[in-house]
Amino acid sequence: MLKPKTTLKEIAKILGVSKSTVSKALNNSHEISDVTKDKIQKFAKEHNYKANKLAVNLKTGTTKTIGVILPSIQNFFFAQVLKGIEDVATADDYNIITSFSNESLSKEINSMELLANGMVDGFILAIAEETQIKQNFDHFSEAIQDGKPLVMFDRITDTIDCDKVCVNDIEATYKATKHLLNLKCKNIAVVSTIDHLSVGKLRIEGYKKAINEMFAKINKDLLVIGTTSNIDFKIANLLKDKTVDAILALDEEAVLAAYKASKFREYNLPKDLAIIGYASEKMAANLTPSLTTLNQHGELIGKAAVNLLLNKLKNNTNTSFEHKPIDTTLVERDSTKGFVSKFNTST
Amino acid sequence: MLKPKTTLKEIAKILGVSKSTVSKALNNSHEISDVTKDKIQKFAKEHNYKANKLAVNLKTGTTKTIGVILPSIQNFFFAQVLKGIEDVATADDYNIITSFSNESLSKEINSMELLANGMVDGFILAIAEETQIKQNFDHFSEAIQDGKPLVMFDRITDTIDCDKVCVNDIEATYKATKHLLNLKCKNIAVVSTIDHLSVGKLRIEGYKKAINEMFAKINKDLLVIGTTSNIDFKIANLLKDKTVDAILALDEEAVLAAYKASKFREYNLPKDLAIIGYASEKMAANLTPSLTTLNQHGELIGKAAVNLLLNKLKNNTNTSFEHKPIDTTLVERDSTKGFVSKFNTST
DNA sequence: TTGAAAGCGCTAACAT
DNA sequence: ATGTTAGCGCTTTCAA
Repeated sequence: MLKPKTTLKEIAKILGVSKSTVSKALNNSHEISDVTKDKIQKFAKEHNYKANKLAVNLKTGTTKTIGVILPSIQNFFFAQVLKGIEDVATADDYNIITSFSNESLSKEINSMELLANGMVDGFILAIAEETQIKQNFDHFSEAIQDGKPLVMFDRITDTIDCDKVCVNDIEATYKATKHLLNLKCKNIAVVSTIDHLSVGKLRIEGYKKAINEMFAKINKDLLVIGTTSNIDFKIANLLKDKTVDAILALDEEAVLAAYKASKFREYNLPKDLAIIGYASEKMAANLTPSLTTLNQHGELIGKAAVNLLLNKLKNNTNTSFEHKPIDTTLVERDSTKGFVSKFNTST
Repeated sequence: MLKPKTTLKEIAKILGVSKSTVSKALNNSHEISDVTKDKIQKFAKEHNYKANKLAVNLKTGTTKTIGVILPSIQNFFFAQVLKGIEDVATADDYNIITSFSNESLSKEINSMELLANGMVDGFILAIAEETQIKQNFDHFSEAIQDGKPLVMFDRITDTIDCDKVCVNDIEATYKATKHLLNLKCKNIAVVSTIDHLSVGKLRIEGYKKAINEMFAKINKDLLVIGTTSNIDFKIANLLKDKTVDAILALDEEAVLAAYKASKFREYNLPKDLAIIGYASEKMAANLTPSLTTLNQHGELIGKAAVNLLLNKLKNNTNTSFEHKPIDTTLVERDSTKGFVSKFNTST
């Protein structure tokens, strides 16, 4: 528009030197004398010269930029992961470009294509919901084929051979369910709106594993799987006859629905019902009663993911893929603290 | 790494035509016969050819990409704005690259430099906290100088001449305070952890304006300005002698602190204290009691911002700058619904 | 309808 | 220590 950007060529002409001298001087090459370097660097600074990134990247074939593709921006967990990614990447002088798939396959493909052709050196991503449902992973293999290494986290697939960082989801809900069992809960329901996601399925498995260790069989009525629009109704139904004494909620939607329904059914929280769930720490702390959560340590996951990617980027002879698990922690709050089930016959 | 990307040149050689023919064919130029076009396009598809974005952008000098720089990812409002931006931009075939300043001046400068030199055609941003405190806006004027139009939203500054989209903050808190006044509240406190931000100051002004219309002077004790670390304590102190019958909380931190402190001081909510505040709709709906909020319509703000930017991008003779206000809506919930102040002497 | 050639802004191997 | 040159992958005049 206004003033066209200063270029190497212009500086060279004005200063009466060659383009390459300017380039080398600005990159602090030892080939250039200090006098010329000083002169050129000073001039560049004064004229606010900035190298054109496109040209540099095109020439060098590397961008020192990582593309991060997240399914959703309205999600505390992903935000935490991004924070972890940024911290490590920035420390290593890598830049981050973030793009959101909004849980849509076509937007995910789009984002990858936008970034794959020159903009980034590699990807870190969690698979979009629609992609997981349709099981269409071609864009991932293409990226890898094109020499862009890829690290998946949280929402992963076995179909693609690449580095992966994930939560040990089975272990997490197993631990949570055990915790409720230790509280002498007899009828532990599990509620979820994410059963179409890989993580959703794994979390159910952990629940089942713990229940199976205690009881002869799983009571199907205690498995409440719904969608954002019908979960409120389904949980209200579950709580109708007040036999349920604990709920394990597998996602934030389900958590909020559980609170709402228990209020609606006039459960007295936390006395009548213990709840453990997945939610942001902020939300968990401010619910009434505050919620005992499974903290996934998003930042750690992000950091682990970048480290795997940087490793591949810097050392591309490395062809083996890692599958790195990050443990989940149970953070106890009022929704379970000191809970005693009314069905507890022992004490 | 593995298979180097297919290039125009290769296709040309294999198909025995010239580079320019391939280029034109792939861009569906009318100069090329249908037969050759078909042949080339088919071949390109089969070999999964994707034009190198860097090269195209370098050559054409335009990227059809907008850089969005947000102060924080852990913020519902910004997430909403981003959603609005994406919707409109995508519909117009523009891509979005998002970067986060984490409220830091240096990261903001960094992000702009990363993107300014070739990666994007223009910017949409909200100014980082540190930038607003230090009042260092040189990177913004530089971007504009370099021909990258810029649209600011929410966190803006008068110092820079550019398109702006903002909430009418004074009007919003004026309206909220009036609402509390109409509920016959006598001692309305305002609590904030964002007084160093432009929006924080404006919100206080709206409060003062409404109070001044009703009372002779502002009671300084009712102005509680703090930081994330001390706001809990300050509000607890404010509520010590139970004279306060309403709180206007200017940000989500302040909202949560107000709830915590009122619980600590054994206020019976919502009977003893009316609260209006800024918070995500999700958080507001799930607090106990649910919170009456000032909804800023982030998506609308995002949409307005892109429209202004696209306008400049497509029509660069347009040199006048717009300052577009978006109204805030009061969404009434339990924290004020049916509230009657104990100081109400009329009924 | 097709192709040759220049050039976007930069880097780097190879002279000088 | 400095300059010449080629070329990254593409688009786009201009000529054929």
